[in-house]
Amino acid sequence: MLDCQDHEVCIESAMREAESICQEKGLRFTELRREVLRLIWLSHIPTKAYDILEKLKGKAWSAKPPTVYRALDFLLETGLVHKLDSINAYIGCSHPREHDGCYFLICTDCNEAKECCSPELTDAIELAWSKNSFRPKKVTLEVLGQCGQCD
Amino acid sequence: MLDCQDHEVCIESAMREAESICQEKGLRFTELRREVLRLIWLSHIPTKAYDILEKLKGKAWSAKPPTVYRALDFLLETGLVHKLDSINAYIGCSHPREHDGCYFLICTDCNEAKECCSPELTDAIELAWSKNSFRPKKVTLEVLGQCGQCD
DNA sequence: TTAAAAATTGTTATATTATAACATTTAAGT
DNA sequence: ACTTAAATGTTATAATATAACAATTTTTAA
Repeated sequence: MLDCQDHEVCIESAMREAESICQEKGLRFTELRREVLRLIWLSHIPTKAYDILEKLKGKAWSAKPPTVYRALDFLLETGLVHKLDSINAYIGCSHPREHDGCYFLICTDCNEAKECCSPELTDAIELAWSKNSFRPKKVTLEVLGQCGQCD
Repeated sequence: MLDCQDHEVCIESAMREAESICQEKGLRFTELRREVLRLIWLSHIPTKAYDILEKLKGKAWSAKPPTVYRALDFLLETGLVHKLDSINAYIGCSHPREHDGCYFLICTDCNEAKECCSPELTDAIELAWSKNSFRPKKVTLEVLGQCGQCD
């Protein structure tokens, strides 16, 4: 699915950006939160909470479900991670400084997900809800299907 | 949220349409499936699977989780019901003969959900994914926020 | 019309996803 | 250093969903 050439670079850049965002916002980017974010970034395939849990256990953490869900809550609130509701899985945000107005293409063959932005789309949605005098707080837009590689 | 005047009429028309769709498609619209659909249509607030379960139990069914989920599977496949992934709840489809290309406005105050259609939106999505050479199978578009009444 | 096949429902058990509640530890502010 | 707040540990359980197999009902077709 993806145009990522060297995924190590991908991970490191995401981690660096997370560091600096937390620094700027005065948030505590603890070892645990760092590790969870890194585990999520290990691939472009969205990760299940309990898979993170298993991986953490292999890393000297006494991890239990709340361990993971709390870290996830932090990462979600900070905008470093997205939850994909249609598959109950989590994926790193690819541009956490502009975290909103995105949607996701999720390949049901290779399981990778790609975060996309589209002004036209955002505008169309904006128009649609204004017609309904609706004040949006959170938009979920996820497309399940086959990506170019798997087609 | 809604412009539905007499909800009895709303329910009855949905049930009639469901009957005729099943008839046309040669599907078996059993008592159980009928009852589950009716329970979902009881309000414009999306229903939780386990709420359906409780209501069924009050109606002489020996209902257990699979009872409900199987009926839901049928109704989802037939296009009579939508699942709202962002809140894990189910809502009747308001125009099951053209079941796709819709999105949902979900009010976090009154909890009602409204199914909407927007050609511009569908077009914008279509354009976006074609740019990514992606072959969509299912689109999830849900907007959480405040409706006009609750604003 | 009746036996075989298919679909539906019943039933038991369990998998998956997520949170509540309270104790302990670690970090921050004074 | 002391206090407070934030983060993590721990135990238990809630909420959502499916697997597997048995019994029943409906349909098909011999």
